[in-house]
Amino acid sequence: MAEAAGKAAAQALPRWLSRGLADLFPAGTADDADQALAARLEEAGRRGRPLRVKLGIDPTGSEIHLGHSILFRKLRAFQDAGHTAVLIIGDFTARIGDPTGKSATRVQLSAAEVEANADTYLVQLGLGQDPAHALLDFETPGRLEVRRNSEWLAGMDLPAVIELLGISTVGQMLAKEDFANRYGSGTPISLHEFLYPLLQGYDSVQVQADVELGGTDQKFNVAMGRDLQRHFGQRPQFGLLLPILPGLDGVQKMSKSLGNTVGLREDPLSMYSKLEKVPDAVVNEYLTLLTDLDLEALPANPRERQKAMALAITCARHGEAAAAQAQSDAATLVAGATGRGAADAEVPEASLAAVAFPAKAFYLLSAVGIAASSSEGRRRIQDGGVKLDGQRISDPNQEFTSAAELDGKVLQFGKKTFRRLVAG
RNA sequence: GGGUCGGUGCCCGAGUGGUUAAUGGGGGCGGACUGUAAAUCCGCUGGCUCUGCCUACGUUGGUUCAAAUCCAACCCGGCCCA
Repeated sequence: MAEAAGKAAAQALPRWLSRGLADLFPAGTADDADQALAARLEEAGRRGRPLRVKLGIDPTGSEIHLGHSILFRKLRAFQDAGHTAVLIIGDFTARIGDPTGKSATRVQLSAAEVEANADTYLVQLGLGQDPAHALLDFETPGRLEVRRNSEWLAGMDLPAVIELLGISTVGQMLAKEDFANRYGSGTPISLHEFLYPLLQGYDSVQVQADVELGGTDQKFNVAMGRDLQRHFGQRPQFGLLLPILPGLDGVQKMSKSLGNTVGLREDPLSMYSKLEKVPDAVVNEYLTLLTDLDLEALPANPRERQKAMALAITCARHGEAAAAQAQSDAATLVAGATGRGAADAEVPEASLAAVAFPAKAFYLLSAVGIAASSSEGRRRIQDGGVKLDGQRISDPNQEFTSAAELDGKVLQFGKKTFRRLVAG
């Protein structure tokens, strides 16, 4: 019966909130403001006190990609509904370094690096921008709080840490899938890793969160937040989990280290052309999580849906005009791959400034930054995957004598990468 | 701290003195095909303006004409014991 009650509660949730939800807990009695989010929302409205919706991010990198953005989109939806987004920058935890995955020894980030990352994050999220075109609303008073967890974690003394450690048990920690797998397979787990869920949960205590957003992989940590809040005499938060977005390969999660991402700051053309190639199997997921389109209203043809999805997402980031341009440019480029026409499209430029002439073809590819190495350039040419203005280059040693000879031409590397060469 | 096993290329994993830049698989990339996809087939997968040279098998030394392969010390990890 608990499930039925949960369903009822879910049904009472507004669409902006229920769209794309993977999990919501607790999902108890529908009219209990501690057990059902719908009731809590109603209570908030009645008392005129907006909910505090927590989302934590670790500023360990500098690029935000679409996979991250689904959480921010949901956070924004809360803002638009009048609630307070509490964005926690995990500057303290980032500085210690999240020890997930043992082979890649994490570089310990300095405080300055973390700060720099945090700044670029905030800019990408919309700091100082018109909320109409930004991911988050930084402007409307009362809609956003940005907090850094070093604020309360950096100065914590040992007794306080021990108190935290006492709230959970080894058994609980080892029940977490992540730890269980690693323990089972003999992969090392450092003790301080046990501290992470606790510290993140403590963030919830410090900001008195009513709701915490997270990916489904965060369930353990979000639940830990509830335990800690209860321990410290607070009303436990609701956990609202969103799916992990599959990457461009359609299989693994979108993650920078897997190289299957679309960055928020990417230019319209590369954003559009990456998205329109996403595997059919995940197109609906992209539509649900990254757009507000009505899936029912879209054409059934899978190719049309891909395009609609790519266009909508590009549009949200770059505006209607740029998105439409990207769509037509992408089409032109594809035409250019078989015949010609690539020369007319808007293609990212690559400078010839760093190239020493005379330049052999394979060297040119790496000097211009299109191939990772000149050896790779040589291989791709031998594979037949390199074209200049639609014409295949077949000899890796083909020599170009001056920048003027190449200025303005479009270099194609593989099927997706195009660069317009520019002298100087 | 003691015992024991182990650390190989993006990942997994062969290789125990010499045509070994290192078998195989995965992943990735390129080509054909296609819907720009999937499936399938073929090829590539350390670096260098490259008919050759350089750097690589945890680290540092050593033995040898020659080492990923033998020796020593060190670092890191698993398991068992404390």
